[in-house]
Amino acid sequence: MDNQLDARTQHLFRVLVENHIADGQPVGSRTLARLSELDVSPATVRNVMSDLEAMGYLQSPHTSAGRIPTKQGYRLFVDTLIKVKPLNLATVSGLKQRLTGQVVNQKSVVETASNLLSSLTNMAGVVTVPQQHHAAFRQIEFLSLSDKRILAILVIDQQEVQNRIIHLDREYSSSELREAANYLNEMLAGRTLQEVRKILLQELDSVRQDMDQLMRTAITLGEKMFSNKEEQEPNYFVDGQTNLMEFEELSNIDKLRSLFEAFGQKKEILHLLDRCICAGGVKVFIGDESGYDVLDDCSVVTAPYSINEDVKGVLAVVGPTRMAYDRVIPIVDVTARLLSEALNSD
Amino acid sequence: MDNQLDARTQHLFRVLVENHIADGQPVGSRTLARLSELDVSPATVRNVMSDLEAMGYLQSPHTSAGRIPTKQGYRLFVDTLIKVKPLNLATVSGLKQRLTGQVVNQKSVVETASNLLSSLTNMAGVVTVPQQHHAAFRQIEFLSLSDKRILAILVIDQQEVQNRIIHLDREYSSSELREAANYLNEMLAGRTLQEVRKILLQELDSVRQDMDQLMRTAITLGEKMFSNKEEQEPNYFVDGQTNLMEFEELSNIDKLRSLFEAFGQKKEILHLLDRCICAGGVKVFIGDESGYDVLDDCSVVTAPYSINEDVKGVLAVVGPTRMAYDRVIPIVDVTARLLSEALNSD
DNA sequence: TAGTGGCACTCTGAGGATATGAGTGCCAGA
DNA sequence: TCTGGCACTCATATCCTCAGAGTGCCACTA
Repeated sequence: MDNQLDARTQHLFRVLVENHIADGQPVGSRTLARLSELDVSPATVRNVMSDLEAMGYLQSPHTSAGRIPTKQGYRLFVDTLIKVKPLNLATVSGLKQRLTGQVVNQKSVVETASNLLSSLTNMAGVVTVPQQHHAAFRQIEFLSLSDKRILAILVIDQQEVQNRIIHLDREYSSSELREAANYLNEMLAGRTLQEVRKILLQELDSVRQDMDQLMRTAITLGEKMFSNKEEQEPNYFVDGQTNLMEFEELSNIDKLRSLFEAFGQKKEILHLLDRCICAGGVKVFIGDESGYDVLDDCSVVTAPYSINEDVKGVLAVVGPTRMAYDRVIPIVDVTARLLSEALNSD
Repeated sequence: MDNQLDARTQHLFRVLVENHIADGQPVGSRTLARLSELDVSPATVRNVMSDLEAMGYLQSPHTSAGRIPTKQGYRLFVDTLIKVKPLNLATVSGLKQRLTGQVVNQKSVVETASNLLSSLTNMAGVVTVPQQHHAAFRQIEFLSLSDKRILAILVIDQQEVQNRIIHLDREYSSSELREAANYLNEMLAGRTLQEVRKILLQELDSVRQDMDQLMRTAITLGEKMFSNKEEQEPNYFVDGQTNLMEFEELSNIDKLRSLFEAFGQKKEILHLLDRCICAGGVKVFIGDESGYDVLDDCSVVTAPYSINEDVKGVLAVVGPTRMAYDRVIPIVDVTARLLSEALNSD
């Protein structure tokens, strides 16, 4: 038999996978013959299953159990056989309402999104905080707090606000601060944060003779505001981690622990998600395809979201490899769209 | 035998508890006789143990196992028998360094503290974010973002900054905003946040005829800034939750799950911790003494910390009832002191 | 030649019997 | 009041057996 599967084999394989996903049990030839509604005998099914096993799509936990899909099998299933179940309208509009309901700031919307993902799927929902390299600088202000300490406030994209306390080596008057802010605001208006950082570094590098004190102050302050800014925030929200405790596949406490720790440390997960930020559409990582051991028995379904046409982040559902892909994929897809909408609209 | 224990009984009980804490096994009469170094026979020890069981301090998991302390037993142990092991100086100075090292803002220090607690104890560390009802209002500023949206910035206690975007029903000029801020800054200087809120509500309630437009604007803006502010932030940091997965006492996945969910939802834990905020010193809650079912097999060791003599929050270690109280208590105690110090110093 | 029924074989998991060892409770004696 | 001794209780581990599910293979058939 060629690597191309004939229709009957495909059908049987699909029914097997669907059934295994539904009840978690290995599927035997008799059961599959019945479920397939194909009017073939168990013996025939056995032959087909045997072929599928030889091709690496199925495996048996032991001799006298039925068969279950391999990771490769799940891959085949997801790529070519799956019949996605679209969400019903009520769910979609419910989602929409909860996402666009009260847009206080980006972070809270993102948090809500991870919440929705986890409660809809009963697995873990992850959403990265919007990347701001390409976000537009909008305004910076300085407030004097006490001698040698000022508060810098940065407004980005009309929506997001960040602040930071800066310690200085001398006192600055409030008019000095105001003028520095004005100078920076003029110089940086409309640039992306990435550009802003580059400009500041360049300027700082060449603090020229002909610069007046004001400009130097401004640039020094600006640079302090932007120095190693990315490390200070959590980079994604997770919700529903505890849902993962319910799956027998993950009942091994050590695996579960390292998984939870991966969520907590963020590094690996973030790295994986960053890789999805480029291309559009839903992506599925099955088992160790993600390249991380902790996710060995897990699958990750991801989709990017965008703000004003620019991809800014990723949302994901993490669950056991045996998950209802046909339900999860549209959920992730739709949530990504709605999240984009929610973040665009203002 | 009276409820007062004689010296030998106390000694035996203490050795038993210490031993059970150390290795988790029920302790039998033979073992205890040997460990106690009392030169008594197992039979004698059996009689003593039998008495202790009758008094409710010990229990046996089953007929032919040794005995383990009951919750009441742990309580007795912690209250009267424990010999606390002071921390060695190196640990203390290490702690101090990590806490006072880089004080960026209160939250990051608090986060570090929970981190330290969990890594020193190998259990879960919890630290509440400082309460700010009594914190002093310092400065408020308004920045116009776009028509009908302004950014309000609130500085508290020279250290903490909060901001919030306010949606308005009409446009405000920047001079209007500046004057409103000036007005509020003057009116509210030095008040605690609690007072500030009260004042604003009162004023809003009686927007008098004789008030000029400016004052009304100011009060309206101020009130919007302060309305339901407490709900927007996480109220404590947890670290090392996953450490709890290692204890066999908590290997029941359902218990573990509800415990983790309690950490996530914050309500119950926060309520418990709030109760500790009043009195000084280390407190220990054993098992269900805390009043929450999820903590049934856990103990919580808490201590309040303060800023400038005012108690502002609580730190806690959560672990299994069978924990090394003699180590944990000083850790919590010292960390609380050092955290207070770290937050005071600036 | 693909599909089928039949049969022997394998493996898991449940249930039951048995032995072992840790520990107790109680009693009589010092 | 303490001790040694002895009978008794349980939890745990091991072994055996058996039933059930499922497979693989073979010979037969349309």
